[in-house]
Amino acid sequence: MTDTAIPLSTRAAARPVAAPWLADLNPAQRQAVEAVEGPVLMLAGAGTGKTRALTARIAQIIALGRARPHEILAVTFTNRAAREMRDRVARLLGEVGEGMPWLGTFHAIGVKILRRHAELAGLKSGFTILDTDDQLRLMKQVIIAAGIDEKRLPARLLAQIIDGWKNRALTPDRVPGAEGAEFEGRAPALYAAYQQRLRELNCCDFGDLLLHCLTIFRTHEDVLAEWQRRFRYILVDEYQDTNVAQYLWLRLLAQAHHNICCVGDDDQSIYGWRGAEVGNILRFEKDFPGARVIRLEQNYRSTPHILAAASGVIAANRGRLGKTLWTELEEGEKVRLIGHWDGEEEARWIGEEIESLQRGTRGMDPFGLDQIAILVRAGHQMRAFEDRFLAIGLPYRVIGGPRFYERQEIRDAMAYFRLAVSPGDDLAFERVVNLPRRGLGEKALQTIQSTARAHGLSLAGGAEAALAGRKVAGKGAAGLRAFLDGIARWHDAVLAGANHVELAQVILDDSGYTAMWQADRSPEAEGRLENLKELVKALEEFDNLQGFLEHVALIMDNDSGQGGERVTLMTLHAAKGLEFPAVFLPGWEDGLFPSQRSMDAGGLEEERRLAYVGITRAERFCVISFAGNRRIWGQWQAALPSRFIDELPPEHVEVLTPPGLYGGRAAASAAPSASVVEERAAGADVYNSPGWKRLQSRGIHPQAPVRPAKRDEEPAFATGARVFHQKYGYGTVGAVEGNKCDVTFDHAGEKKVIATYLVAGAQAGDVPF
DNA sequence: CATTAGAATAACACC
DNA sequence: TATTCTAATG
Repeated sequence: MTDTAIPLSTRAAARPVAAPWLADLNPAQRQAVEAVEGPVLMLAGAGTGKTRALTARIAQIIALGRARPHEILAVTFTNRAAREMRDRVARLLGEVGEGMPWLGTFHAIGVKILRRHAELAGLKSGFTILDTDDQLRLMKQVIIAAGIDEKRLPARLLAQIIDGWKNRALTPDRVPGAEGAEFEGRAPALYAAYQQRLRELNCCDFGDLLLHCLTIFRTHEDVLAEWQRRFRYILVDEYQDTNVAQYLWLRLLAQAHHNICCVGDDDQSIYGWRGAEVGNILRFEKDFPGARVIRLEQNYRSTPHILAAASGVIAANRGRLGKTLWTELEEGEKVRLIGHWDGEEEARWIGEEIESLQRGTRGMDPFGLDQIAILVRAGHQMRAFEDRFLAIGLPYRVIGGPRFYERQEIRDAMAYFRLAVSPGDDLAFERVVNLPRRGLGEKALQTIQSTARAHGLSLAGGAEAALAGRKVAGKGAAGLRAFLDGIARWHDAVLAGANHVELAQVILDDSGYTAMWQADRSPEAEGRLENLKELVKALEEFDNLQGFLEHVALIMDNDSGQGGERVTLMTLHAAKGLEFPAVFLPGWEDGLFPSQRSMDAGGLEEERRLAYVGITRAERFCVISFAGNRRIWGQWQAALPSRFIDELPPEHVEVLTPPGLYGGRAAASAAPSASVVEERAAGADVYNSPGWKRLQSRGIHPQAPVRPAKRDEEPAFATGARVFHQKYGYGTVGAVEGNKCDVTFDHAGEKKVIATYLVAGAQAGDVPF
C-alpha cells in the first residue's frame, strides 16, 4: 500500500490499530478499503464481496476521521442496496455509522439536493415527482395541445425519446439538430413544451431529478463548490449502470478532490436500455488520471461448476475488461439443463423439483423455500409459475411484479392526498374529479380546463370560476361543488397540522371513494379496500402527508418481504445483487431469452450478460430449462432452445432427461385436457428445427409427450357446489369446463382452478391460509 | 352522461 | 388471454 505517507488526522492516530472492519478481508479487498485517497476503480466480479469492501471502506474513512458520516456521498441504484449498505455500516461502526444522510439512490439524493435549490431550476421547493403514469398523461396533453394526432405520435414513444435525451443530459436547448428528425422533426419542440408544462405544474419527472441538479451545478459555481466541499468522499455502487447524466453529475462533484471510488462489473451491465453507458467504466482511468484499479476476483458465492458455466457463457462477449473469477469452494454439483414440452410443463417440473429440494435429494442437504429463487427474463413468464404454485399450495413471493403503489386504487387515493397537500395539483385533480362518479364528463372537464386557462388558474381554480359563472350546471354542478369543498376542507386540515393518518381516512371516506368500492360487487373490490387500509396504515410511519408522498415517489422497488418461508419469483434484472443457494432459470429460448428485440437489434451482448448475472446468482444448485412451446397471447408458439445454451461448457453441465413427461406422479395430479394436447401437436415441427438438432448432437433429448388425450376421469363439481381449496379456502363453483372450474371463493375472489385440487366442503367463512 | 359490447392491441428488463 | 379504447345505445 502506498498511501501510508498520507497524514492521518489526530483523531485517527489516537485510535487503537485494531480495526474490526479490516478483519477477514482478502488482499484485494483490503487494498480497496485502505486506498482511501484519490480515485479508485474497483472491478468486482459477481460474488466477490464488493458490498463488503464498500462498507468496510466507509467504516475506514469514518474511523480514521477523514470524514464524518454526513460528509460521505454513497450512491446506489436501488433502495435495497442502499438499505443493505446502511445496515452493514451500522453493524461495523455502531451508532456512529447510523447517520449517513447522503447514502441513497441517485434519485433520492438528487431530490434532496434539488429541494434546496429548486428556485434555480424554476421550481418551488415543494415540487411533486411524477411517476411514469402521470408523465405519460402529461405528454399526451402536450402532444394534443400541439395539434398533433396522438395516434401518429404516441405519447409512449415521445416519452422514450425524451427519457433518452435526459439520460444523456440533454436539455431541450442542447438536443443536437440531427436528433430531432423523429416525430417529423417535432420532438425537440414537444420536449421544450413538456418541460414548460412541468415547470408550470411545479413537477419533476424522474430524469429531471438529476438533470436539474446538473444544470444548476453547471450554471452556479458557488452551489457546485458548496456540494463539492460537503462531499469529501464519494462512493458509487454498480458503476457500470450509470448513464451519462449520472456520470457528469458524479464527475462534477468529484472534480475538486478526486476522492471517488467506483465499484462495478462490466460483465453485469444490463441496463443499456435505460441509458447506462458501459463506456463510463471503461474510461474511468482517463477521467481520473492516476486512478488505482483494483480487481476483486475471488468468488465466495458459487461452486466451481456454476462459476465455470457462467464464465463460459460470458466469454463469448467481446470488449470486456476481463476478469478471472476463481473460488476455493468445494466442487459441488454441475449446472443442470432440461428441456420441456411447454411452459406449463416447465412450471410443473420446477414445482416438483422444489418440493424434492425441500425434502433433500441426491445427497444434498434440504433447502428451505427462502433459499430458492426462480429468475425469469420477462414478467409474463411468472404467471405459469404462480398458477402452478397456487394449485399445489407452494408458498411463493413475487418481487417486482405490479407494485403496490402502482395499483389503481392506491394511485387514486394518492391523488386525493396530493390535492389535500396542494390543491393546485392539476394532474391529481384530473385523475379524481369524476371518481367516484360525480356526473362530470368530458364536456364539463373541457369547460373547466378552458376556464382555468383563460384566467391563468389551476384546474381547481378554474372549476370554482366555472361554477360561479354557471358554466357547469345540472347535477354535475352539485358534485363538483362537493368535490371542491372537500379539497378546501382537507387542505385547511393539512395547514392546521391535523393528524395525517386520520385525515387520510377522512379524505377517503368524505370523498365517497371508499363507498365507491364498497358498492362495487366485483370480486376484486374487497382486495382494493384492503389495499386502501394498508395504505392508511403505512402512513403511520411518516410525519406528514408530504413526507409520505415523496417517499412513495422514490420507492420503486418493492421488497414486500416477510411472511415466512417462500420461494422467490422475480426477473433477472431484479435479481442483480442477490444470491440464492438454489436458482432456477427457466425460459431459455431464442426470442424470449435472448429476447426477440435483442436478436433483431444486435443487443446480444447485454443479453448474454443477463445470462451471466442469472447463473452467478446461484450458490450451489442451478437449473437452466427451456420449453419447446409457449402460449403467447393465447396462441401456441414453437420456439428454439436459446443460443446461450450452446455456449454452456458441456463439462460443467449435466443434461437431465425428464422421466417421461406424463408418466409418474405428474400425470396423476394434473392431466391436461384434450384440447391442450391437440394444440400441443402444432409445435411438432420443433423436431426438425436446427436448434433441436443442435441439442441432440450434444446428447440432449427433450422428450415430447406421446400420449393419447385421455378422458378426464375426475368427476367434475357441479355448478353451485361448495368446495374447499388448499390455498384459497372455501368457495362456490361457477362454470365448469372439463377439469377446470371457475370458483368464486369467499375471500380470494374468482379463480380458475383444476378440479383435482378441490374437495367438497360446505363451510362459509374461515380461510385457512 | 353512463353503460356496454366489440374491437384493437399488447409484452423486455426499472429508478 | 386480458386489458384498454371506441363507438353506439340507453
